[in-house]
Amino acid sequence: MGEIMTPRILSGFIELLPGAQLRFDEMRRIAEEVYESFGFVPLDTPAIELSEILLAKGGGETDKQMYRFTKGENDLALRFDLTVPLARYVAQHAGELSFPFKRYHIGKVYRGERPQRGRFREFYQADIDVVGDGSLNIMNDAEMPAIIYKVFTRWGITRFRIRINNRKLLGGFYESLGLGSLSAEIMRTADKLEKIGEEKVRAIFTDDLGIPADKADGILSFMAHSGTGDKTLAFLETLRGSNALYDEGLDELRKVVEGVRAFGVPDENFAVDLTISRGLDYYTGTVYETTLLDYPEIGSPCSGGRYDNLASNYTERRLPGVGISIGLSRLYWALCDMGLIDTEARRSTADVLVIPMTSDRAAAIAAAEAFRRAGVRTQVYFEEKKFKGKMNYANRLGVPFIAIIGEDELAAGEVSLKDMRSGEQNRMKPEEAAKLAADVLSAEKKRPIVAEK
RNA sequence: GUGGGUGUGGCGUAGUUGGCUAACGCGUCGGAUUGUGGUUCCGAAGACCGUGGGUUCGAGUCCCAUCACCCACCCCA
Repeated sequence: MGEIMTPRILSGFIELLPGAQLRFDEMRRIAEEVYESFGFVPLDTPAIELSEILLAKGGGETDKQMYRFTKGENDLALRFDLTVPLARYVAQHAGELSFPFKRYHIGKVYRGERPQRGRFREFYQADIDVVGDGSLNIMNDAEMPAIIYKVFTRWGITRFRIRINNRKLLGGFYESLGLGSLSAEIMRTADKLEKIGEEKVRAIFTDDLGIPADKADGILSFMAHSGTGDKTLAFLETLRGSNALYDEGLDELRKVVEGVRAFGVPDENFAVDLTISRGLDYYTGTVYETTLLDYPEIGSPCSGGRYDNLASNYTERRLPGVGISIGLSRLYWALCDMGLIDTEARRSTADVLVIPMTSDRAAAIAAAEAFRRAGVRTQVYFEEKKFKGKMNYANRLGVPFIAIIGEDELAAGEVSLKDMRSGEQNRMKPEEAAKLAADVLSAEKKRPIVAEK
């Protein structure tokens, strides 16, 4: 035998213990259900692709943070996000897909950056995108927040706000100030407003970007009009006519706000925020960011936007799209860190643990099958342990029921079904026990995964 | 990539101005009259104090190097 080495995983990577993994997977499953309820189809693409494909966009940061390696002659890389693979996929299969193409993709992505608290090198994103052929109706932009609203509330999160903005509106506004060439820098700086404060942002505007003081103040007071839909829209209307791009952006933003409301998202869960712009990359219209109201420090757990031409690197076809991505791993991590997720209660999928007290195992196996036929997830305890050890195991797993089969039960062809929470215990036929357990379990209200305080 | 901090059993910590067999909690395992639990009590296993070198009669405690991890910046989920 070789020498024993310390078991460990790479920094920035995570794995969960059973209780935590179960909660994570429940969150994932809910996201999938909601996504599918809006007609999105699942997609799974390779984690590894040719570097050439994944780097087609050619961006500084992406280049630096991409996990890249060679295998034989091939220059390969791990996907950095799920959007670029989608672009490739849509371009490659455009002839076989029906547009608008709605797909969701929950998968791991990889970023070789320095790990930090709540930031990982391998993490899950839960993306949805709608891709059109030639054009894509603006109502799709309004549907995105509605979907996110449903996912979050079904998880048990209600104290959040989806913030919406439009880059045409911003770009047009800066153009009207004669600052069109600085548009990208201004957006990037304004994005930090919440984090570093108005003073510093103003200083960067005037000192670093050379923007005249009056215009810097103009930008800041413009952005200060962020807020609930109607008020902000009313303000934005006062600037209509100053710039064609601005007007176009305003029209879009208005339709999105009205649409989001039509989808039933409450006013407290969304707002127009004129500071957000979402990095520099492909977004060209609507942009989204989400804030957990009680924990703004964790950043946006869900963001996205509209892009005019998703797959321009891979096809001549013009494929506009809109999408949004939940940073599932980081959000989950943050919720656990804040103590909002109980990772201890259930550490098994089993609803029933069958405990044979005699050497007979056949009756236990048969009883377990009876439970399973009733749709109850069931495990048989096969090990030779004292009763206390068996009970302990049941407790540790957090199973709601145990079914004991001792000599008496065996002779009578029955089991003793015990509700571990109430302590109540009754002897009956396995089929009856299965039905009883199934009834109790299905009557129980599903508790949300996240318990907000 | 740039700057700062930390490094003691599986986890969280204690370890006085360097001094005898490195302590504690949690967890793990075993036991407390052989079919009823998460409590309590008792007991056990488990660390060459990240690694290498140096100073010293003597270092977990000082110095250097190295590695790892953490935090901030960058960027973002």
